[in-house]
Amino acid sequence: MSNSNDLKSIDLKHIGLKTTLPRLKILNLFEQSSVRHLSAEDVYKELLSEGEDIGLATVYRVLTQFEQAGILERHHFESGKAVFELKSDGHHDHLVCLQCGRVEEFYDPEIEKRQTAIARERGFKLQEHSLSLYADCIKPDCIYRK
Amino acid sequence: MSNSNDLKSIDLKHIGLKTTLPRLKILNLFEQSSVRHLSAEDVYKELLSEGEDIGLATVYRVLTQFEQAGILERHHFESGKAVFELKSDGHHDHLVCLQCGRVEEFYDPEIEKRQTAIARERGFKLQEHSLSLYADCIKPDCIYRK
DNA sequence: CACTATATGATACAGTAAATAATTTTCCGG
DNA sequence: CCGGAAAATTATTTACTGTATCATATAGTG
Repeated sequence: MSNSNDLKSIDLKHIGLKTTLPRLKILNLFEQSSVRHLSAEDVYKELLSEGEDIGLATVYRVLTQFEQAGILERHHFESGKAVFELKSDGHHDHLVCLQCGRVEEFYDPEIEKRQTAIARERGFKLQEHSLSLYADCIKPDCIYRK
Repeated sequence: MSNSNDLKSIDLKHIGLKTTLPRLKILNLFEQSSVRHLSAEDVYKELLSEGEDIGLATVYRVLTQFEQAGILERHHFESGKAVFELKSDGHHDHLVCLQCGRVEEFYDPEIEKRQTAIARERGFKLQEHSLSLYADCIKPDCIYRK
């Protein structure tokens, strides 16, 4: 039976990318990490702390390649720098906690429908959208609160 | 009766900012321009082309001050650089044309309601949000198409 | 009108991201 | 399993947005 490393190699080859250590390490990081949303700098630092000697330029390049290949999604939250996450099958939007920066995901069919309708009413065909909610946790015992 | 210049001066004084030429020129640009959404670079170049010798640092500083004073809103579309617009009374979201970059505004009560509800259901109090639609114009005679 | 606090503008700096060029690695056929 | 073309990596440079610094200039008060 194939192990997970084999599967990753297949993934990369199938999208026209050679199987290299930096690519495997970066992909593995997204698959293993408990934090779904990572910036290029996050990835770079995490690799360094694991003892991997991978250049920052490579991180940026690989993240962009993975995005173009449909493996990762790139988001611009208010911070100004891009964060990446593994692309899941279903689309979702984001709720960002203003207390701790934690990101939750949600999907609302009603909002999706309205978006398509709004674009159509104005003579446009919707291609994509970006929706992020910024909110404060109201649970007094929120374990994430700083 | 006060003319528009007087009004602007009052606006600035009331928010604790001295009435200076750069501030008046930048405010005037947003009030007069047919394009509602301008980046710092847009503002700088427009001022230059009008023969105003205002430094780029001043443009950035004044835009940030105006944002903090509630005169301007700052948006981060996908381009990576911030754009500013005069803050209108009512909130609205944005539809960005992928053909020409033109920005249309819209407001949808249903979407607004759902956003608040989604946050509340998850134990959050919604503070703000960012919604941008990216779409292609489907009017064959679109005058904006590049 | 003079004085003090604030604003400006030139420049340097910081951070993210992309381009370049030399070196190294992958992986295919033999 | 080996040689080599094609592609990827690395270090470095470069580009661009935005912020910080600081000497000079200006606004607004008394």
